[in-house]
Amino acid sequence: MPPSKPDPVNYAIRATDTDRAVAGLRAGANALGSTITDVAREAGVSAATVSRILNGRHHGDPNLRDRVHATALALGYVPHGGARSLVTRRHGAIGVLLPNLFGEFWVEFLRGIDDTSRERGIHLLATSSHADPVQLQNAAAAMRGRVDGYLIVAPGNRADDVITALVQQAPVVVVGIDARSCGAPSLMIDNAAGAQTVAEHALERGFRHLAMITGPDSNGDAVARRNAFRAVIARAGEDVTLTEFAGDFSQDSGWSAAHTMLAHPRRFEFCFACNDSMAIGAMSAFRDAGIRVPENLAIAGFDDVPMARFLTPALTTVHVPIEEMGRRAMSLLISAVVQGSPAKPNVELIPTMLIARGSTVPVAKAFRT
Amino acid sequence: MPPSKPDPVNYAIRATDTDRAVAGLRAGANALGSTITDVAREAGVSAATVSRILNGRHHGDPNLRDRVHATALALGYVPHGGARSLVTRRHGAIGVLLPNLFGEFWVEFLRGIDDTSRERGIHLLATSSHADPVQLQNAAAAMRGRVDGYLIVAPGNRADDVITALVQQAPVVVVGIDARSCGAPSLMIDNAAGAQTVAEHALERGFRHLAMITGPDSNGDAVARRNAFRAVIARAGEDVTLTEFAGDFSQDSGWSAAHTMLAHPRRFEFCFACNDSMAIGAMSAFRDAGIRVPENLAIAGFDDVPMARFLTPALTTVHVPIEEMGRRAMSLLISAVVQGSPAKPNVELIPTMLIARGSTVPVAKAFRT
DNA sequence: CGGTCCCGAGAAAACGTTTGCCCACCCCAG
DNA sequence: CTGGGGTGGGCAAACGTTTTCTCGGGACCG
Repeated sequence: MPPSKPDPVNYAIRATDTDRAVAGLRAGANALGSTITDVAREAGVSAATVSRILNGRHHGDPNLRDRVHATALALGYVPHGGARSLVTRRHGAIGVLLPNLFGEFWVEFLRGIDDTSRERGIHLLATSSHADPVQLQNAAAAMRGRVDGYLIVAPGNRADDVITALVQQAPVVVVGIDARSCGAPSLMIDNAAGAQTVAEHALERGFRHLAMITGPDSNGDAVARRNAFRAVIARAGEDVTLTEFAGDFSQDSGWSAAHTMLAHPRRFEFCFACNDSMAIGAMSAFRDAGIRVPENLAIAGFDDVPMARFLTPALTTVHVPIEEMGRRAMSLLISAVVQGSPAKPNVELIPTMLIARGSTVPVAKAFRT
Repeated sequence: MPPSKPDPVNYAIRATDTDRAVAGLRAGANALGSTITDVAREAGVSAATVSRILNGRHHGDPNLRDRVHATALALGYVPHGGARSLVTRRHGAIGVLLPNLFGEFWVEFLRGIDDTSRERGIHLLATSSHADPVQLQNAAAAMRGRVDGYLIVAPGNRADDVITALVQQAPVVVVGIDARSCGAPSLMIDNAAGAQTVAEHALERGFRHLAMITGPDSNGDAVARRNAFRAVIARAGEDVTLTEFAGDFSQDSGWSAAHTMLAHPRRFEFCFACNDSMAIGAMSAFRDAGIRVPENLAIAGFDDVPMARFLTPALTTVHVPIEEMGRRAMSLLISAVVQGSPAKPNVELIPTMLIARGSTVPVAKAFRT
């Protein structure tokens, strides 16, 4: 094993830790776990030396180093995380606070987070279901003293106090709302641009009577999408109408909204659902009601979940690089943790892109595909 | 605050811990975290007493108890998890080892796990992507000394050694394969019964030329479903045929398999995809090729992901109580952890149920909906 | 009234690490 | 040959808990 310099990045679980742990599992030797003292005794050195060697802070006799490494390997020694974090004040873990997790969107996001943290040898302490600030606070509190930083995803709009408090303690990165005022850097989808392109797409293709299924008011993405869509329509001609129906980002709510829409006196030509889940629910309701998409009613979503292209017809939607966003958020947070300083409270805008598919082909051009 | 008895179940984070932590966040007072010694000094007692009171093992002066509780609350004291686990040898966390997470299935499952562990005040240390035993071993090793038990989900078929080794260390619950030989209790979907009902459903409705899109050979569920389906068809009449196409449980693989199927000389009447994701991918491919479902080709899946009922047409599939399975697995594991003894290496079979929807309506009966 | 027992709370040890400090040794130069 | 500087590695303290042991005081019983 070559002499290794201390690695300030992969501080949590170093490659050698894993190697040793694997050997330990294989040997099955020390089910109860051997301690650094055991290794020291066995190798005939002090615990301090073992610690230094195993952490790559040793610059002495290479023979000694090899012997200690070999002994540690043989004994299947793995450092006790608790003891280590007690003295280093580092935990090698990030707390991930997710909202209610439903649908494909969050899986994608999680994958990005998980990949990145695994690369960096950092553990994920995750929990979901934070409808309100109190729950968020509870969850964050429970993680206190166990994590080096917090990744807070799509907190409701009343969570500012919680975030502000959290920032005092440890690095925080927020996804989904602008948390600059809380002192935390934020990652936000460029909802305005995305919703705008959808609106323009609808107008360009000649749709005049538009409907929108909105998301929950407590969700920043939902509000931004709604407002941007509204704004474009407001600037359109007199003959363009927009009617809004309330949803909550779930498939079921899309389904319900579609039914409300069907009972509405106006005959809609285009429906923008503020996320793909609702678009899917709505499409299902329309199908049940004998409405053909896009011939009778065009429909567009937002997010471009993997499922979107597999629908019948394929769903026009706004592509969001979900996994990439997860990666970015996590690496931002890890950098802050490693540097020991809170990240700059910037807002990073994640670009989006309209993907026009079959669900918004205008009547005149409608064709089978 | 009423006198509280020691609670052997919620040992990890007691309700009072959370209360105090929340107060601490709110106060923002001790960003650096106050220790038990601080509380002791402030309240004019010893650290031992504070520990006993906060853990409900105190039976002395109620006034003292109240005073200490108040002090802890005021200081926003939260125990240092590392220090605690150093001495108690408990971590209050479960390691969750997931396979590649794709699609809705795993979100559902995760929700079950997360809910249950949160109820019990236990943290989740999660990681995914364990295609092969080596990765699984690495991940498990990295968690060593940080978790009280392991929840291993759908390990490949070569993971027996890893699991066996892990069982020596801490309680383990396995989902997706029969791990009795490794000494671990298992939860398994009743794949055989499910696939059997699909096959019978197909035959009953008069389909004769059947296709099956199989899952990866490394996945126990996939193999069980395939074999059970084969078995029923083998017992059917001479005029019934079954042709298999390889998939890997992803939507894309379903799409590819469908294309292969289209190039096949035989004209299929019914297609069973071994999970819903592949069914969705295949349906999309058929649509693109101008094949109508179910008029030209019926199709069925397995899992009943939430999306299934929103497809066009709605997908016939085998319902699996995914979230419930997660809950069950986690509470089984937590029981074992709390009792300190490994759970009995039983196999628990999760029942399934065929949900017939529009995608398998026979031609004769085909109607719009 | 005195002795014993019980109970409440404090003192201290232990958990497994890391790291500052210091000593001893080696090597080189004067 | 000897002194000084540099360096390798051991000693011990510290991290924040829990828990055992011990001690002291009060109450009850004789």
